[in-house]
Amino acid sequence: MRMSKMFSKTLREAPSAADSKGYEMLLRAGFIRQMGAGIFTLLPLGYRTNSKIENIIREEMDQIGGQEILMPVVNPADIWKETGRYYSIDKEMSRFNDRANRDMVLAMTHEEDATAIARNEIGSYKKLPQLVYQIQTKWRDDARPRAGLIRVREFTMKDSYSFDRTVEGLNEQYKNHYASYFRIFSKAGLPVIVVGADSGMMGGKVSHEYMYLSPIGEDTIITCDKCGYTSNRQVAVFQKKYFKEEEKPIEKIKTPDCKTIEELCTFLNVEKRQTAKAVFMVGTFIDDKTGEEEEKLITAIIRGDLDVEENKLQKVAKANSLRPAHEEEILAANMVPGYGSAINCDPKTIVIVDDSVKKSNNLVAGANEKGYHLLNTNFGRDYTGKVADIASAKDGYTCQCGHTLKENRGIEVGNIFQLGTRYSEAMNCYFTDEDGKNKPVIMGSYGIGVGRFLACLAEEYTDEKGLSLPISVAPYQVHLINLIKDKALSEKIYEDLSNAGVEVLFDDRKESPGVKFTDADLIGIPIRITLGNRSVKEGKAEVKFRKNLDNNQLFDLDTLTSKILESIKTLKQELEQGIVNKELEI
RNA sequence: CGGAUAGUAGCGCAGAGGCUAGCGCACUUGCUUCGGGAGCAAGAUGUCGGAGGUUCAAGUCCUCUCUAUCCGACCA
Repeated sequence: MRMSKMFSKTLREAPSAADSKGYEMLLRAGFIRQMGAGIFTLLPLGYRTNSKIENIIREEMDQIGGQEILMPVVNPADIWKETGRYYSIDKEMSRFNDRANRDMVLAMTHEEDATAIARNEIGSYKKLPQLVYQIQTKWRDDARPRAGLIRVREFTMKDSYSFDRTVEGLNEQYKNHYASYFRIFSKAGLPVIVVGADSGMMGGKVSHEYMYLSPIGEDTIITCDKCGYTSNRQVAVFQKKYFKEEEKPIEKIKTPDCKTIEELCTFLNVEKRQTAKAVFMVGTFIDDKTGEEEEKLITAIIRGDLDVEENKLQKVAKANSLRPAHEEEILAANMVPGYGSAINCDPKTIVIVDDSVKKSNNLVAGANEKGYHLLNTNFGRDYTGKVADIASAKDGYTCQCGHTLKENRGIEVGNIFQLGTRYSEAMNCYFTDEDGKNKPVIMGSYGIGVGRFLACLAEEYTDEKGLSLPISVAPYQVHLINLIKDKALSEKIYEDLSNAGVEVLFDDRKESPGVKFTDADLIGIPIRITLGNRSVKEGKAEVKFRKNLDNNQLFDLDTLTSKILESIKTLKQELEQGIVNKELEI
């Protein structure tokens, strides 16, 4: 490609919206442009990198037996009504009516499509197992897109769907993806860790997320250096300390101006762990069949030294969504904000109690009366509710192995879910087994956000001068900079390299050397050839690697092409050495 | 969806009632230059986000609206 003919341009200054280094460089180097909130165009350079990422994914998916298909973005709403997600998913899914006034949706994922196809194609156990995948556009009307390509509304996703006869078969496909994803990310040079995760709206059981660790990430990851435990905070577990003593009789005491746990502890001179706090949320419950919504008050009781993990709470309560309760709603259920507890509350309230409270006793709790608390409250004796772990894991907490947990920020670039029969049963996707019986197909779904992958690579491979993507995903392999008058020579070198199959970005512009060098730094093609008077006179060209600009090598012009081919090979080999082969142990 | 901020040239920004709206970079042409964002000269570029209003006069003040960004809620 000749830079004199290139569609995009580079920017000297970063657009003001660029708030991360990677995003800034993607904009400045001319990889991407924004069209609207969470909507982007990939320019030629960005699209080439995007395609390379996609091809790495294809290679690996084919390797584990995937067959590529393409499902539609526009879906009839009917299939989404079958699984109930038409009702349970809120505004994030865009809906519209076609000219015949049929309900339509823009697919935000393709479990429904995949199942709808599979139920017609798969009738017999002889057809199983199957694995299909696609690389396709998704639209999710996120309320708050941010950080460039990290969190967008329209994006490309690789999604695969497995269909199996048995749970063992599903495990096999799941393990294949688990290992395959590590190879995919490492082939592109992106370091990731895998964490145990919540399956969210997918509704499955087992699930893992692939995380690129970065301070700009929106997920919090809890890890243990000793036993290797890694988990998204949403589901992370930890060791709680319990303090059991002899039960004492309940006692009401005056506690003026003690609305927070801190104030209460100071006033009574007790530790936080000797208190029980009440957190009031309102859960929305949606009927999958009818789409009817119902709101219920949820009272979460947790020990004062811990915080509620809302995601855990939502799951235990089986709510579709949660929001903080309003004061009136709490009062209506016979509880008093600031002095709340589940004691003598409205029986319609869903009470969920963290196991820390059950296993401790004589806790100070609200008396549901302004200015009063109760000493020595005990779960089981004074109130009841559903017991579960709803506590949020934090930095410094104790891992179940006894070591200290750490927290980090991460960006989710991939996820794998064991769906089981949730979709096949809801959508009547059954096969006839060897024994003549009809059984639901067992499914899994697996995703990689391609654009987010690109954004993470940009974060990882950026220095103060620009991008420096690995050779497997860089838009071109070689950047040829011509600084000499002799056009014939540079043209010949460009031709030779191209004919040898090298992907060359050729700077043939009438620009000053400084402009050419800065643009080359910015775009960050891995290998740079400079043709300048100094070296050409000696029959040589200068060659530098973008990742180490201080190291300048001189290659003979006669053998330049073959030497460059070697350099490409070397860079590829270095990357291959970094390929992660990791198996899931179930 | 709540809170905050901002919309003026391709990008970054100035102009805060006054007459023809400006600066840097980018862009065009010419000459010179040619190893780390060159110099000189000449030029082109705007419905000042949109609608309505106040005023002799609005980029500037008011109202509404749209859009974007950030924080939060939310999110695979």
